[in-house]
Amino acid sequence: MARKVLIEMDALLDRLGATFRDVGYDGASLTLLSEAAGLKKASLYHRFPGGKEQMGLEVLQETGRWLTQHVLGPLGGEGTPRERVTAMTRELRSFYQGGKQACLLNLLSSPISEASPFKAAIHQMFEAFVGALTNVVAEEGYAVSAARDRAERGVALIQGSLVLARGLGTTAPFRKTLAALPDELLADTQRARSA
Amino acid sequence: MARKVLIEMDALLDRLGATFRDVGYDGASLTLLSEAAGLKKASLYHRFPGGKEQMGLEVLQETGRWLTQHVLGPLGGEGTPRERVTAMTRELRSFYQGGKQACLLNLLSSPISEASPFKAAIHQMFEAFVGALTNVVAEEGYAVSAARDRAERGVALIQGSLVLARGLGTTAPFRKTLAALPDELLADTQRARSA
DNA sequence: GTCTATAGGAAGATAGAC
DNA sequence: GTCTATCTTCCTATAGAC
Repeated sequence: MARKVLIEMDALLDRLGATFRDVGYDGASLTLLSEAAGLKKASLYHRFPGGKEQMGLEVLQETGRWLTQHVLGPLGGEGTPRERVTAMTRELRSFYQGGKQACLLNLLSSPISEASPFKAAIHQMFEAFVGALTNVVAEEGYAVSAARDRAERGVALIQGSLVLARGLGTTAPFRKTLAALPDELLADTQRARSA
Repeated sequence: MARKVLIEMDALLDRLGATFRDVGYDGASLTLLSEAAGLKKASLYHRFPGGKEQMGLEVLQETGRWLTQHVLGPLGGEGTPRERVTAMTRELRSFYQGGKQACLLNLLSSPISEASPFKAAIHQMFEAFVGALTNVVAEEGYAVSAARDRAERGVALIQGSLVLARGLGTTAPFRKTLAALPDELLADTQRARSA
């Protein structure tokens, strides 16, 4: 039945994605991916004739669907801007396992080569994320250009705190960043209060 | 003469480091490193008997020396806190080529494995950077814990804006972040003004 | 659709001449 | 100290049985 195949593909992409996030794209050998998937190499090639590159692309697409459903959707949904941003931070916290998990968009963009097959997809996802945040911030009354700056800063804080968390060996920076994110994005008194 | 050897080692580490930053640690094959260095593989192994891992470690140490000299030094030097932070942003802008160059500390910490030979060095450098920023912010009158939070946010903004810049394909986020960094770290009215 | 077995090549690393 | 030539291992990818 078609449904069974779809479900298995979801689980498969989850496991492959986890491997990419753990060891990076270059570090993810077919042997590692095969073990994580619970399928032999030849079976992986049956599912992904394009090999490792296709696995990376489909994992990226799956991440895009997750982003749309769990982040972009709620951000454009019901509730006040602050409620929606707070709901988003909960999704991000669980997605990145509280900061233990690296971001695929960071890992896959490391080889920044102009010819990278991932470049377009990564660009699109960052743009969509920044765009959705811009809209929420603008709803709070900020001019669009100021809202866009805040949105970019918010995404940079998320990505950077994940990097810093790995570097310092503690998830605290990521968790603090998520907690502060609603104020970072929406408040104009955040600085005075935290000082 | 000893001096000549030292100079050549500096240039060598620069070229190897540029390769690591361009394509990542895993992506940097001995062939690529050899071409970048202008030395055949066997000659690289003569200089670095520990192979690629030793190259990574020594490049990291060289980066640490650069950090100490160009960032930590000025941050603890003459002038007002704002002047020192601004001087630091100039160094970072040129070091990362305005945002075109990725950060070694991000790329080398991708395989976050507990056993990574780079983990300790990376941790040390992030800690030193955050510590120096904390001191400068504290000098401006903030409590140490608040200063530490701001310092961590500053480092996260730098790292995250580099990631975002690569993802969006424009250096604008990084340049904007550097321009805003003195206020991000030191001002308590930044939010109200930029809104 | 999954497997065993293997091809073909690139990876990291070394031996030994100069 | 640098080179050419080579070794071994691991990689991506495929062939073909079941």
